[in-house]
Amino acid sequence: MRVSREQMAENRRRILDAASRLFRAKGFDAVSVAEVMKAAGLTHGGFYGHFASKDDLVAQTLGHVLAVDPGGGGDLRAYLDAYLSPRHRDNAADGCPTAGLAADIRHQTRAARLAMTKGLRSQFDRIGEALPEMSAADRRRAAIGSWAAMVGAVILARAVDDPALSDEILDLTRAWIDASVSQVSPS
Amino acid sequence: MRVSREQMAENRRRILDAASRLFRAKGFDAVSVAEVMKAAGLTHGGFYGHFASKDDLVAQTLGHVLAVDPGGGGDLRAYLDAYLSPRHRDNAADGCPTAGLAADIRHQTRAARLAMTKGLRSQFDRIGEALPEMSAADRRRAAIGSWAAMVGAVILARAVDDPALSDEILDLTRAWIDASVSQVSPS
DNA sequence: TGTACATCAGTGAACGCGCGTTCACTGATGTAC
DNA sequence: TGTACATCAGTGAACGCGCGTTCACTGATGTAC
Repeated sequence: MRVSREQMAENRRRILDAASRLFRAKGFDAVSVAEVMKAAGLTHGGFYGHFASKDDLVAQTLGHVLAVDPGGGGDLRAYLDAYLSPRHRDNAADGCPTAGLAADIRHQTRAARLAMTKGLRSQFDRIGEALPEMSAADRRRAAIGSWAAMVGAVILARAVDDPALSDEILDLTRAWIDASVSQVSPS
Repeated sequence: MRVSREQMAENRRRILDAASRLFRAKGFDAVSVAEVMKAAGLTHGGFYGHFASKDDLVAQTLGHVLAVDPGGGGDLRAYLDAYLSPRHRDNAADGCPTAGLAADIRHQTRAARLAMTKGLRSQFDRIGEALPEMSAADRRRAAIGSWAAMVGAVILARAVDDPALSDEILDLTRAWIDASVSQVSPS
């Protein structure tokens, strides 16, 4: 049953949204094409009318999800608090795609790595702009260092089996970044 | 053909060593049981004489590889240099199991997560001991923050497609940790 | 605007393949005498 | 110490299953007149 061009465009968007959530929750390998299509309200056979392959879906999903501004609007302290929170740790499906998928990217296609590279560049710039007054060199160093620590902390907090240790990783990493950033130019 | 008890113990060690390298290089899902056994010089049928399942192999491999002290011997500066180096980034098979596997752990069994939890606790203690003079609270905060940044930086450096950006992530994260650690008590 | 027909997005059965796992068998090891 | 036999680590063919992908078909959409 053919659908209208508008419906087809919306279906495509729904496939990407479903894939984005499922990939973040379970990882690229653990999610099947049929599972994505079912979550989008379609059957698996129609998949290849939208994408050339599962690898193509992975790359396009990354481009789709990394294009969205994560919000925070320049308030670094609030962004840190939300990012390094139990809520973010426990909701990978709705969470940061970098924390959920970056480690998997090195086993994916070049197109997927290119999408991640572009997303990371933007993120470094965004964090740099949200930083307090400091030199351009200090700003870039703090942006990259903070982002590495934030992504690493969420990954470690999700890997750990002990809730107390997991909370501690989030809390102390936040305090450490806080101290490191504000010492250059105290708020 | 039955083998001696010593030979069987060595075979088991070789399976764990092969699995450890292959998992770090390619991830848990992308490595098959047959591939591990072949790399250990055996055939796949013998696998279940050593392990109950592939999940069991994953958990035991983590226990095996995380029990090894990564070296560095208390010299944090040298450890940082080696850890955040292109050589480490480009050799995941021989590299840090946390950087290579931590993000995958959350999709594995409880036994695997327990092994990673234990490994992380040791690592936090080791880094804490290598830190310069500071209070116990500052020491723990710096150990956890530094480790999150180190693991995050290697993961991001491996995900990125542009060698210049990848090098920059390693270099600036190292400089950032360096500044953050030595400011509390300059060397 | 209304009609007739070509187009093509989506359906669901089917395919080939690689995976984890099982099992009958082999032959060297370990042991009882 | 030497011999006869039971044990069992490793072999390789075979299994069932889920995956990515293909394809003949359907029927609503879009278009030509």
